Amino acid sequence: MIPCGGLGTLAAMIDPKLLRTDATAVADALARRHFHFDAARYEALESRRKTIQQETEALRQRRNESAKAIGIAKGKGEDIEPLLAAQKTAADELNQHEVALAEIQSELDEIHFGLPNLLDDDVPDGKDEQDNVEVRLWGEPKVFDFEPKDHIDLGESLGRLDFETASRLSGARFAVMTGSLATLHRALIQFMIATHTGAHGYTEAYVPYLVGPDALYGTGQLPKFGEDLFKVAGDRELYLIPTAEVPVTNLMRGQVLAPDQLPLRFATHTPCFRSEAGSYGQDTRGMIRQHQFEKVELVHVVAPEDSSDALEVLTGHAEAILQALDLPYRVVALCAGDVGFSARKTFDLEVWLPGQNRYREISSCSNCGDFQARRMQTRFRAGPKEKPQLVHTLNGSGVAAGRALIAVMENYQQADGSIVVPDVLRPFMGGVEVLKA
RNA sequence: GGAGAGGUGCCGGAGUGGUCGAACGGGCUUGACUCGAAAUCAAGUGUGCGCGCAAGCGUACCGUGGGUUCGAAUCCCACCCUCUCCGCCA
Repeated sequence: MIPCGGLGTLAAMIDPKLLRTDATAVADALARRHFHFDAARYEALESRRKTIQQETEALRQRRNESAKAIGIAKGKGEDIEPLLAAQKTAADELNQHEVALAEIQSELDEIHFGLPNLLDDDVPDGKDEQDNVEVRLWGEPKVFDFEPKDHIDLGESLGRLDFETASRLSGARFAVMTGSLATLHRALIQFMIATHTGAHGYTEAYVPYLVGPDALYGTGQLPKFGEDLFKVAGDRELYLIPTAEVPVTNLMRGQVLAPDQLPLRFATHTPCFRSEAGSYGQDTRGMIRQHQFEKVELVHVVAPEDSSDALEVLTGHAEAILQALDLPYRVVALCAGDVGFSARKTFDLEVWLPGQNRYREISSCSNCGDFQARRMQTRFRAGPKEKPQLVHTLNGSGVAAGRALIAVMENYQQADGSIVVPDVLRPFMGGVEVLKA
């Protein structure tokens, strides 16, 4: 049984009305993602559900009426034995229907929770990363008059980055940083939070790093992507957050917001924990892909008509960080096959890494539309007489701190292996202006 | 971790097996009164799902999940959360 957090019996992700009225259209739309949705099977299940539900409700109606009659008869002191006998058989029939209904409902829920979000019309077609479309380019890769090193060589020769010790403590995909490099890492986080809460007007949020399954269903990590998560041992079902998107977006779970509360904008720094199952052999060297990394996450909760603009604004806020750090980057629009499960449209920011001689993802900004809101039952009421309607949610990294650190190291390196601290980070560096061995 | 109390609608707060989606009070909305406001009076005021053009009707929901019963907000079990006291602790 899929938990819905007591927020309704039929929490789907795509609009269930659309599914019921036009499953074929949904199947066609999802085909762009190269996702196969068996509309015929769904429609068969759905029509069975409808029949059984109507029968069940009719039986319940009779049961309720009879039970009431029994109560009245008893109150008058009449003999209720014959009534009870009839009720008993009716109850058995009802029970059978309820079991059948629950079965079909859970079968439908499984389908519902497995469907990815519908894409925005302007998401480019394509199969994978190769087909993503560059939207704009900022800055130019710096030309070095020496052979630039990668962050691993730089960090290790500075004596402040240590993968060996980390692996003794925790195995592969962890890092230890010490001294000025650890400070530089923290300075990046401080700078990002300060910028977003200051110039960009975000509210800073501090949130739990361990969350229960309902939160993960809400944002879409569960039920399909459980293998990417670290589940902690203990008597409660808790997971380490893979991104602050999970606790922050779920802040409004189950709420009906007033229109003057929107838009909500949160900036949150948290560590993120990812099992990286299925990425064996990828980025095994260095800090690019770690089980634990720090990230500043931006979350918007907006009225439906505002979400398209909000995605542009949100992406711009992430870009502002890279611009302030003077790091060359490009913005790419993810193609249909590469957009994540919960998103309807996504821009990735890719920063230039001289050590790898290419652009690498440092931020991912997504408009999830009403997809997460429906799962979380987060709504707002446009007016006192209006019905509650689903909000739209957006999230984006603003930006990933670990990868930002790599980018700063590689872009600000000098011939002698030292690293110049970018101007905007100096207020957070306790006087250090250059990282030296 | 130990002991106790409790979780009901926007809020407060009744309700310990039957006609309870839920008394009463407050709030809010609308109407009446008023030049206007206050006060007063009257009506209305949850969400999901199903059927229906609609009005409406039905069904589910009283922390969550199970169970008992012809019938559960009310009884039983488990879990979660809140509060008070003790212990411990950043």
